[in-house]
Amino acid sequence: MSHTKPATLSDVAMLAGVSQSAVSRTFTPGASVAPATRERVLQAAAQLGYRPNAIARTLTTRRSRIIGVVVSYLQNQFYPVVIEKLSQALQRHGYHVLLFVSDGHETGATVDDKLMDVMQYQVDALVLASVTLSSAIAQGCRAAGVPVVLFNRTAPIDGVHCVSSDNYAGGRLAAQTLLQSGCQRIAYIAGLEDASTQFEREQGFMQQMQEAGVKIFARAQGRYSYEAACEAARELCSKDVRPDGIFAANDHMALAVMDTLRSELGLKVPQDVAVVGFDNVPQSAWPAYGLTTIEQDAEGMVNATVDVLIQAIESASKNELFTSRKITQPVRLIRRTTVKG
Amino acid sequence: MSHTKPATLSDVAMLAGVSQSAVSRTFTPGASVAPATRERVLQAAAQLGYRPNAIARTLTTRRSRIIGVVVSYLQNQFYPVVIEKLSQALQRHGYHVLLFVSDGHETGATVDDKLMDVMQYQVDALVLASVTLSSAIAQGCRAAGVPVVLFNRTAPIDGVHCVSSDNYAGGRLAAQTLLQSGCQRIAYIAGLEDASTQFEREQGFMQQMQEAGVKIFARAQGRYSYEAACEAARELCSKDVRPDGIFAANDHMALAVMDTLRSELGLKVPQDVAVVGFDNVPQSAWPAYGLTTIEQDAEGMVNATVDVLIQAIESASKNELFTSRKITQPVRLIRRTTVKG
DNA sequence: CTGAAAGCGCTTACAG
DNA sequence: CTGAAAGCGCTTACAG
Repeated sequence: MSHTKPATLSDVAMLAGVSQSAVSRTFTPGASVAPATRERVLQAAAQLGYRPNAIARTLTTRRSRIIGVVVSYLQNQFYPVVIEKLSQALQRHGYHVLLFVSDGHETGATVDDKLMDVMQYQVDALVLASVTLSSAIAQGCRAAGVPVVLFNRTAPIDGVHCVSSDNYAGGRLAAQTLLQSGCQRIAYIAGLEDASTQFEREQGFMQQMQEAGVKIFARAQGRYSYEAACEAARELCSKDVRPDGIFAANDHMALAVMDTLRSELGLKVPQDVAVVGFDNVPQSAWPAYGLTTIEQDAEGMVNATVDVLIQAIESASKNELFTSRKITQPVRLIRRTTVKG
Repeated sequence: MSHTKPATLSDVAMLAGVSQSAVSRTFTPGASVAPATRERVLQAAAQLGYRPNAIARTLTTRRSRIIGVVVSYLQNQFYPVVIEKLSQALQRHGYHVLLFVSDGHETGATVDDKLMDVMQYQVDALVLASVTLSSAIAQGCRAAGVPVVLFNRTAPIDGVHCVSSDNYAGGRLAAQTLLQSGCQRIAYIAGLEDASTQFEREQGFMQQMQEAGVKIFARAQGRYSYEAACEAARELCSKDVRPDGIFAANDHMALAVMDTLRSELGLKVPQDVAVVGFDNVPQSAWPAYGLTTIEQDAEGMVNATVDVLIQAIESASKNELFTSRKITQPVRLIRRTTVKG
């Protein structure tokens, strides 16, 4: 199965009877080439089926137009949605996505290794979706002039951009929703304890509860996992006196809670227990759940990410200063059927 | 934010007082370097924080260790699962994933454009998950010596590898399951009409029906989409005489069907209508659905893909012949609660 | 085992 | 507007 080597710039130059520079210029938008020259080049290129080699270009320009994206947990539908939107937005801007999925159980060290691995591909920037970054690596990226944006995570690391939702406000909204519906014994199912989203949502939630003068009834760990959330629901609701309202730190867990409540414990939602989630993943809208939830504006977050990315890349290539952005998108309540009223 | 340029091979060589070749060799597994030399190089490298530039290496070796992956529809959980497994398997083999998500509504021409775009990054191979390939592009890849494997799709294109499930057997199994449970009026909800999976599943299904001597009660189009499947369910089940069993060509549609049946039409599954899906996505196991389905062995498909990929890349780089593989993984019935008995 | 040199396919000052 | 030349960071025969 012998294959012919693809045509190169110099093949085209030769055929067209011009210099390499001329060919390069006709493929560089905005470069100055005489119409006649351009014409001959284009023709020769077409004839040879020439395609510029992006790798070679990267080597000389030091811009790969590749963005490294690392993501951790695709079970939670929020991430596939984000990846889809992000990759499409990036494609529209002429960038490509080098994808890494870390399995979530990895230690910081292995994630670091993988990141260094990606860095070898001279990515123009890094976006880390729900992955925390060791400050060592953050340093490394900074030193190498590679912008990094944390997506759906915040971290007080200098030089690292963050885009996330207003988790705090979301937490408040959740508490408010449950409170207003008349719930008396409100429980919280926490996400991964070291995630900023978990922390902020809980903070907002607790703050609102406190202002309403009601104490939290119980707290359980769901670690943002379906199974752990089922277990949490069991733990919370199999006692004599159980919560009548649950705020789960994300939809993925909220769905697990509903499944467990209804099919395992024979409880009705919202009659016996009200449930509020966070994210508004597609399944929340499915009739089997009809989950009342706090929506994260995935589209808005993605757009903000792309904006920051592009600005940061521009600045970095000009070796300019670009102070790190911390962007927060608003959230809103999507009222469906899992809370009374 | 001035950043220092990363150290290069020649920086290391200089510091270590050896030639570039020596440095290159110490970073090439299996190359011959004297222990003492290697030691000095390693030390110098560590001191400078040297990381080989994968892009430069690609340019000389003509192997990027990048695999282009294009996928179309992340709503269907089957794909996130596949991406996760595939990217992890590839990472274990030292490959990286350049991801493209086509929005599914694209015409063949735009997909082709994007593929040419990926090709410019000198990917070592291409895997297309549920995306069909124009034979023009297939030709192009072949000419360029880039192996391509179609994942979960088959196509009679010479030189293109395919890995998919035994959709035909799966279709038969689905019919058999419905038939054995006593269904009399069995309907089929089709996937995208031009997908090989759709065709094969229907073929198997019809064949089994025919052998049992029962005619299909109805057929509707679901196009592998949640919304279209809801519509199909409505169309099928809002008449006076409706099906008592439905085979949906994938789980994503089966879940939509169940949602519509239960919450919109007030029907019970499986008492009023039995449902069988295809894929065994994670949600099928969730208690809200408990969907009886034909499982695709995602893990097995991914492993097969990686195997073929690696063999094909080896052969291609040696300019050897490697006949195109058509691999079919077995499927099995996962019996849950949506079919009686 | 080691080094000098050529080359991978492009871009980019620099002259003209 | 155009071309010759150097260079991006690596690898790989080829001599030694």
